[in-house]
Amino acid sequence: MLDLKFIRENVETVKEGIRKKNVNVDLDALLGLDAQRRELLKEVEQLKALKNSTSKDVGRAKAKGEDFEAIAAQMKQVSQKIKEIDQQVEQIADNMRGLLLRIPNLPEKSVPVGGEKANKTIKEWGKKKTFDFKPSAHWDLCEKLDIADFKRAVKVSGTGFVVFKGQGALLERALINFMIDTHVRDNGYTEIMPPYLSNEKAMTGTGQLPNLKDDMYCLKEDGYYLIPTGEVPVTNLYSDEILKADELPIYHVAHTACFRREAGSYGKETRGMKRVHQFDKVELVKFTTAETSYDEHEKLLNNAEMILQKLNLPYRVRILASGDMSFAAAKCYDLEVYSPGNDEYLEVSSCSNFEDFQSRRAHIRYKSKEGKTAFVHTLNASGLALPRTFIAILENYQTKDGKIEVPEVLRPYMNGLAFIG
RNA sequence: GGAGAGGUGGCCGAGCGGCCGAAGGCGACGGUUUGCUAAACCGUUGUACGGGCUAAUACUCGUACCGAGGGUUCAAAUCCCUCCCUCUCCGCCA
Repeated sequence: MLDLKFIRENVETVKEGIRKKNVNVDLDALLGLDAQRRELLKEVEQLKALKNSTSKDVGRAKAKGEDFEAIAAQMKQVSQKIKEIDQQVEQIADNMRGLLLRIPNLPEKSVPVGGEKANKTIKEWGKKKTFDFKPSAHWDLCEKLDIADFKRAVKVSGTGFVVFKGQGALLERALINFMIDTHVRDNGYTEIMPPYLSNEKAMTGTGQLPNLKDDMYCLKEDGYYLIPTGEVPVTNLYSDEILKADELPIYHVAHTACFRREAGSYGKETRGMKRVHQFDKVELVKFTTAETSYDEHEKLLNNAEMILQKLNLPYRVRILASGDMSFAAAKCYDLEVYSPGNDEYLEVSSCSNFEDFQSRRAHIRYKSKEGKTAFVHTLNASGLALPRTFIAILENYQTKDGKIEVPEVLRPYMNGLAFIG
């Protein structure tokens, strides 16, 4: 959420930012309501001032035993009028909130302007492996090795789900533990195990609601949403809190399942586990001051990259253009791992700086050394999303005889297993 | 699921119709003292919104906020209703 005062004072900047973000919102409607609200406020606050001072007079008159009936009757009318205007103000404020929550964060200066085509590769790491045979796609490997079952998943759930089995389940588990251990031991993160159901307030805090409502699974009876990412519970951990300056920066890492309806994406990437309704993810979340958030953003990216480097998987880093970034992000890098089965790059992490966009929604503040309270900056990155990392390992580490070589760093997590199959 | 207790400022905690933005304490900040630290003492210390004046987030005026929403009243932290949350006990349960 942007600061209303900032919007009022920087209308053109905000409009330009919204345009760059490729979002449609009616800023003028918001500004109109804002002006209207302030007019009414002026009026009603004068009436309230009158009411307050007169009520004190009445109290004094009563104490002295003087007559106050006439004034009291008059004030009753004033109170009635105040109630009416208050209702109008509330109505307008409500509409404003609705609009305000739909205004995206503005892109940071260094972000390239444009849509998806304007995304730029800024780094490539590792060499694409060469094979003396035709590498298979992960769905074929899964089936042959009997390590993941898509068909049976349909029976228990539906399309877009996967069942891991045997050494596949072991690999999944090993990856999770390897990632968490790396971030805790090498990168200084504190592990969190949060709930997978969160309430509407939390979902609004990080910006999933109201815009992405259709992408979320909702438990209407209880008012819960299944989290689409660990970002939601972990970021909202500190909602409505004032942190101390010396507590920052806070680094958290969390493994969670993630649930996404993927509404409207049927027919796209439906084969295999590239896009499923439930998947695991190890998420990194940071809380920082405004001064350090962009340095922390670079470090965060390095932390996520470290996982791919240790797994020795070739990847590239892309800086997302203004129109391709998520609603809440000010700047975002995507990490894409190379996968030879279909000769493609797969997004395994989005590394975003939200500045104070989420913290203003979720009300996460800190008290600086000078005693000022300010909104923290929040950042997050996947470190990493599991299914696509799983795919990349199968497709990059497959051998001619149909096995999967286990990356060195994972073997301790898999009881020393060197080959799957 | 049943019964009870409670939700007040950064924290603890008093207040139970007007003089309450709210005692007292803790913490934090500034100062005095001090070889340094500590202690002691003095002072300061909420947020949001709107207006005025501005270089100004400085100053000033007003309004709102004592879990949330509604009601009673000239006047509500204080009385009434609804909801939410926390705690304790009982039941059920992985």
